[in-house]
Amino acid sequence: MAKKIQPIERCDCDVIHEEIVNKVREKMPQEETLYDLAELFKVFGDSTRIKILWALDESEMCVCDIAFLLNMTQSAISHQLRVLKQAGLVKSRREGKIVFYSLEDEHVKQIFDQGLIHISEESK
Amino acid sequence: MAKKIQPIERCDCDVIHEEIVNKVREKMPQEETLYDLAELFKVFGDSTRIKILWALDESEMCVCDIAFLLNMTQSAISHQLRVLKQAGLVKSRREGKIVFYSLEDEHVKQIFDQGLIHISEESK
DNA sequence: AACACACTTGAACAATTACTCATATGTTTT
DNA sequence: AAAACATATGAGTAATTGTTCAAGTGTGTT
Repeated sequence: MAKKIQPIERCDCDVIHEEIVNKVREKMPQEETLYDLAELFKVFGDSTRIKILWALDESEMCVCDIAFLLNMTQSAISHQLRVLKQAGLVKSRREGKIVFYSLEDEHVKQIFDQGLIHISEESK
Repeated sequence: MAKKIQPIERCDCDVIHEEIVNKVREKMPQEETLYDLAELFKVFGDSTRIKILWALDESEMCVCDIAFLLNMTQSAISHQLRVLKQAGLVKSRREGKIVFYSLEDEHVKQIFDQGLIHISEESK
């Protein structure tokens, strides 16, 4: 079912502000970069995943440890770990029956910190 | 319809790793803080909103300018601006018929930058 | 080999979400 | 006052998502 794409009607102020719009358009990053950025933040946009990442920043943990820590089922945690792994945020290591997860890189905490700065600013 | 809450069964390795789990639990931030953090990142987790924020980081713009820039309807942009405003990320200023939007604070770019660092690391 | 354990995975379902469309509000122009 | 313009908003809808449940895989133990 192809969606009808109607061209967006320009309004008067677009014409007036044309210079600004063109300048901004030039400076915008590639469409794909912005999409990837949104995809990354989408991964951070769930409190379960935030908790998992925060926990793994403290210590490598196995799936059932995380499940117990967050009081959730192993299945739910496993699903979320999959999302985090696909996003390149965590890695896993098998030791017999047990699979240990840990953070893939150190940027995670820095992204959190920037978010926390905003939150604390806002509550002033 | 009350959902049946069954306590999460502890597995053997929880008992073994009890120390680690307890240590991590102590260090975890408040439940509410982690929830707020997820809510903030959820706002960044959409490419339309990312584009709007990026555009506003370049220049104050009115709704129809943004709509034209992103080739989307004014209504769609207006809805997203509302989300961004509620998250405390943008502010608005009326000048006659026209409403100009701009970034509320300077952290936005820093959060973007941290995200971009992760993306560029990943593609190595 | 049979079983138990730690984990993964696919389907199903409820909840959320981004957009569209129609309509409403607020401002300026005629 | 009426019309035009810029924006906001509410309802509706298709798509996405987080969890549960049931069944599967891989590893160690008996």
